[in-house]
Amino acid sequence: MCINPNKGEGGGAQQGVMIRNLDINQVPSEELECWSQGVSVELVEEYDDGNNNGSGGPPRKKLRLTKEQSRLLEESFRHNHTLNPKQKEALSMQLKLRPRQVEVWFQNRRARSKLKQTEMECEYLKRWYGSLSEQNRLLQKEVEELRAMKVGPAAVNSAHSCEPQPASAVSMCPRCERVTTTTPDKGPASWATTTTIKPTSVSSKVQDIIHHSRHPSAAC
DNA sequence: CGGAACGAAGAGGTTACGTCA
DNA sequence: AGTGACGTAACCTCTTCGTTC
Repeated sequence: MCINPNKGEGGGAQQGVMIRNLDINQVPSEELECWSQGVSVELVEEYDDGNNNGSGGPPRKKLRLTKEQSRLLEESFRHNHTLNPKQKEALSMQLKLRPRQVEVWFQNRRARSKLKQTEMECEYLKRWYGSLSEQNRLLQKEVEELRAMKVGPAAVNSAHSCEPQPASAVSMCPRCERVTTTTPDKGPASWATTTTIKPTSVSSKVQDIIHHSRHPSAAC
C-alpha cells in the first residue's frame, strides 16, 4: 500500500496514525525510490528501533530529527531560506529524509524565524512607546512651566539643547530620526543633528509603522 | 502526573505559472 | 496575440498532537 506523502494525506494526525507508524528518522535505502515517487510503504514491523514507548504497543510515531540532521538543516537554512527542488532532493538524500520532510522543516523554520523577528519588533515598539511617552511627559511638563511663566508668544526649550525655539518649528524626520527646525520666514532648515532613537535591527515594516504614526500624511 | 513548551506534520488558503481552448 | 478557465507546485498560516522537560 502506497500513500502520497505530499498533499492530501488527509484527516490530520488522527487518520495519519497508520502512516506515521513509521520511524521516519530512518529511511531504508530501498524505500527511498518509492518515497521519492510520492508513495510510502508498510514499515511498521521494521521500525522497532528501541524507541518504543515501553508499553508493548506500536513504536513512537513522532519524528525527532537527530542533532546531525538538525545541524545540516540549520546550516543549509543559513545559506538559503528556501530550497529549489534540486537542493531539496539533494538535502533529503543526504539526510535520509523524504523531500517532504525537508520541505516541512524549512517551512516551519521560516515560520519560527518570522515569529522571532516579530517578537523583536514587538519589543522594539514597546521600548519606542516608552521612550515617546517619556518625551511626551517632559514636553507636557515644559508646556506647563512655560504657561506658568507667561512669557508671551509660544516658545519651547528643546528637550536636548535648552535653547528656546518657536514651538511650531520643531519636527522630526521619521526616516533619519533627526530633529529639524524651521522658521516661518526662513523656510525649512536643514536636518539638525539631534538624534533620539535610532532603530538598529527593526524591519522596514516597523519603521513604516513608526513613520506613519508620526506623520499620517507623510509622503516621503 | 499534569501542564507548558517545542517541533513535526496536516489542512486549507493564496499566489505564480504553464497549458489549452 | 490576447484572454479566461483550469491544473499544479510552492509557500504561508493555523492547527493538531507526540515528545520532552
